Amino acid sequence: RWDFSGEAILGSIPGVEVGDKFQFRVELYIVGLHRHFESGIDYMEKNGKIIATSIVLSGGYDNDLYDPDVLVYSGQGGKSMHGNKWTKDQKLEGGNLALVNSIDTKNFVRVIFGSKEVKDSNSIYSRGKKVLYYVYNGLYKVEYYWQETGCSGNCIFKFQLRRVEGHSNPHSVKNSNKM
Amino acid sequence: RWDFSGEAILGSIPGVEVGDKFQFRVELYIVGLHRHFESGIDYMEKNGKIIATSIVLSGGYDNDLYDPDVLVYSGQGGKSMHGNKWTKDQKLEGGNLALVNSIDTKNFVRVIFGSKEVKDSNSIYSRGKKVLYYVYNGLYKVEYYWQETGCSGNCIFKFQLRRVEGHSNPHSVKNSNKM
DNA sequence: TAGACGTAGA
DNA sequence: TCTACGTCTA
Repeated sequence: RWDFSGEAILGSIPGVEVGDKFQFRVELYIVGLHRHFESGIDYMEKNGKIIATSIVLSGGYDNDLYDPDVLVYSGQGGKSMHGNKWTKDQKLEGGNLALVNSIDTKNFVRVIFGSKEVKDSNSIYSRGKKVLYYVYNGLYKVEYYWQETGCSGNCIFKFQLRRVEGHSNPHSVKNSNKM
Repeated sequence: RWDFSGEAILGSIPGVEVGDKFQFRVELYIVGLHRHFESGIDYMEKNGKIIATSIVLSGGYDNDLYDPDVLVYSGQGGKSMHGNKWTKDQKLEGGNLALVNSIDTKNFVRVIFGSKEVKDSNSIYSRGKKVLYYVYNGLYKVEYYWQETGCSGNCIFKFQLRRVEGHSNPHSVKNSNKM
């Protein structure tokens, strides 16, 4: 029951519907939505190259939402310890490389949003906010990517993803082989 | 359902029996056995001072088991970043202070063991071991504590706990008010 | 071994 | 803000 032995699933997860909420990252892991505890990009190998299977937007990076069906996701890495600032270049490896490859393969990518709510401001610390739950937001495809330059002249990758038309309900794509 | 709002429980948790297994620390949190994700000592305030409610032994510290009913638990803190070595003094605060106070109050302390199993040694890394699950081990009382001196001349607290006689089964102490 | 959009509490 | 016996993957 607890044995997921590294098998990644591409596309929708049987039994998980768009809008389903989860309290902890570990729950995303258990149901198979996202097999990482912290990393925002999950990926698998397919035909000799890695492709993205799911991403989590938790607010730790700079992600824009222009349109309900379009999102811009920042690549991972480039943070320097202490200050948690982006001073180093992001590299085209791991999750970033997987997202780039997914542009060509046009595969489905599961998207999970971290929903925040303002906590009571009794806190003596400035944060005052907290991720309360994660919401499965359905299937997207990576359209294209570009590079931006951060304040320290560092390289940041940006990926534009668009929701798959008519596939908001994961059941409609179950057992889909195309990608 | 997910709202535990900081309420700590002293003694056994209804529905949780000795020997129950859990995969992740977050599960201990959810059922109420131990309300911390990483810290090994949970505690609450009682009559103006803090007392320990539960401890987790995960193997990260030096804990001895002389006798099935007696265990020695190391205090927390004193680790220096990088190397994860004990070079600094542990302080009589937080969880350590709570355990000391529990000697006087003689309150029940829930004990959870992390059980390890050897993983397949395919790993290129030296570890080869992994905590597979946590086991609820029943109720204990803190008998006494002492200080030891580490390699760097640093102070380490040690606590001896003894299993509560006849209380291996938590149901027999449910609703107990004595502590 | 080191890094990763983790978490809560003090 | 920082610490805490976290967890996994590469």
